[in-house]
Amino acid sequence: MSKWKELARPNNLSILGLKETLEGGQTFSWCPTSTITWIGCFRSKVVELKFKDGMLFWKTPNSGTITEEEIKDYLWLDSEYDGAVDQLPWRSDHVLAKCVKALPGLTILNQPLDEVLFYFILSSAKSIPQIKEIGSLVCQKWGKSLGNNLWSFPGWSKLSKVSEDEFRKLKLGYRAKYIHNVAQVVGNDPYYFSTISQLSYIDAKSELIRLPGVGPKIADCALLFGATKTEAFPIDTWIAKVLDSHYGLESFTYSQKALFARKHFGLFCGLAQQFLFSGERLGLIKSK
DNA sequence: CATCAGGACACAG
DNA sequence: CTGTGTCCTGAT
Repeated sequence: MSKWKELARPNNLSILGLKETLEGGQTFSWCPTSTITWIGCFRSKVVELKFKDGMLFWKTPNSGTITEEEIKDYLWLDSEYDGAVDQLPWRSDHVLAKCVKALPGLTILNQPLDEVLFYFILSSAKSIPQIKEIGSLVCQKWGKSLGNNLWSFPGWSKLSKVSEDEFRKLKLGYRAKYIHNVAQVVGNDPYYFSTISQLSYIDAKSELIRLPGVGPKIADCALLFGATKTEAFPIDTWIAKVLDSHYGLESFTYSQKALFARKHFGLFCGLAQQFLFSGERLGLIKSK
């Protein structure tokens, strides 16, 4: 049994911020194992995290090859994060300020793009537990077991050999066709995702939207959570509600809201989105 | 038993 | 380019 290792953190982190980062809907690969510990995986590696006495600890259950640097990169635990938070307009925006204050250390994870795209295609009209469930069914069937009741994402190449009907049997519903068709496009292109990641936000988004089942919202989620494009501002029904009630955008169309968000929240608007999303989800900001 | 989700798409205006 | 009905499935 390996021992917990301390993960250096330059500033304050909170249990709620960490919890929301891991359970708040940007990743579906983590499970709480107690009130202060989580187990999850990324890039086919299993990691456990523990938050105690203001410090973050980590370990790998089955002597994995993961390094501290990889975990810090994944969790966005560096000084750039503090600068990003500081650049958000919390000084003049009381709604955002309330969320930022209540959720110290809430970050945007740096996840693998292929896996993020997969999960967010599944996310359409589904709740977080449902997305976890159907995603896990696919990983259990075509991914490899990582122990601890976790399975790796099989990869699009493997999924390209699976029929739409087999996905439907795993309760994907109309998303089965999307997954199957996307797999036909990207499954045999080993450079698809690395190419997307290198494009500008605008170019990457218009490229992703060409995929069946990928609209502006899912493309933004993929780019924000899977390609570190913090200019992405996913607008789902929750965020739309926040913009309506707290920013007076009831009469705005979808694209007008998107424009407003980028202008108001700035270069790191994706991070602002995550704060507002969690704040709304947790009832930290009361709706009118 | 009917309605509606953390969306996209096809089709109409 | 903006506004609706439909698509699977499960929760309410």
